[in-house]
Amino acid sequence: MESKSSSAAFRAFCSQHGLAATHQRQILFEVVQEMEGHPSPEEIYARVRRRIPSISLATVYKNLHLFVESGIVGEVSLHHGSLRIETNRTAHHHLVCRGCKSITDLDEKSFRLEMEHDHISAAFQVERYSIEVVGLCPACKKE
Amino acid sequence: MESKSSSAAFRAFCSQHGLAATHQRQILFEVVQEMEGHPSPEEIYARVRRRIPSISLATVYKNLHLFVESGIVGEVSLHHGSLRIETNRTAHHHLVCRGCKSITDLDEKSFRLEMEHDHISAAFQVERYSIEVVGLCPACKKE
DNA sequence: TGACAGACGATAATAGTTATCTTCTAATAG
DNA sequence: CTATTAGAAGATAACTATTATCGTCTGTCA
Ligand SMILES: [Mn+2]
Ligand SMILES: [Mn+2]
Ligand SMILES: [Zn+2]
Ligand SMILES: [Zn+2]
Repeated sequence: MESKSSSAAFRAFCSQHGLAATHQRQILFEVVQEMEGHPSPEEIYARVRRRIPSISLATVYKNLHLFVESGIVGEVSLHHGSLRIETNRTAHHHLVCRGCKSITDLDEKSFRLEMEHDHISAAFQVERYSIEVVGLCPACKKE
Repeated sequence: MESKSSSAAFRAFCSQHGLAATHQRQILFEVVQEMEGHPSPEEIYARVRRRIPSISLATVYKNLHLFVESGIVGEVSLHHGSLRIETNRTAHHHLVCRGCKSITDLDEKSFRLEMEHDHISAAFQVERYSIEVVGLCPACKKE
């Protein structure tokens, strides 16, 4: 029944997004949901291969993108593909478009942040914090 | 005199960090400081090449890393090399070590954030925000 | 004015990701 | 229960980003 409800959730997900309910897709769906932390595509691929040794890495990437688009999984900060240098050395934050990945500076004074340091291990040496406001820019909104 | 003071700043920077004051390093130093926004290494390389056509991309990368380490430039969110999937769908934030790049979840309730939406163009459709607390984990602190 | 550590350039190697193309299969109309 | 077909999977080539290697060169300092 665990597998039954999980399978039902998967089928619901697929029909909502107009996707075929394939075996590979289902295993990936299950594996991603049972993994903890912030795995890379390679790590997910390694796990899925234990259940479908013949699966292709490309299939994993393609479906992860679909899952991210559908919101069933997220992305730990937006992946820009390459290193981005910050030349503005004043304290500030960012507005990031998840469509075109454009980055806009936001003045620090637009935010008032209170942090309860108690929740962060005293052994961790905090140097700074940054806030990313994520969404869609005007151009990407009308895709 | 502009070049003189900038050159003095560069020399001070190099001696503080035990680096040789080379021509390539100086041009890169200047170019990075006059660029705006959040350029990629390739974009910086293109700019530096206008002044030193023979410079190598590897030199640009090596020096950008040195500049980031020294804090003279920053990084727009930490670069993890690959996409990282977020499997935790509850609202939360992250503690990130700039040494080993480990990512730890932080409960949303550890923060109280007030945003002045007025400062964000109404045309930008905000979907979520995430806070990254950056620093050094215990293991990396004693490098 | 050397000696030499460290910097540079060229380029090979590796990692991450995407594109292409062929084969296969889930969905579904008959 | 077939036959049809759009979309999915697999194999793999291609590409982009980044790092490593290594021979040569040069800034630094005695
Ligand atoms: Mn910025
Ligand atoms: Mn997380
Ligand atoms: Zn956009
Ligand atoms: Zn660390």
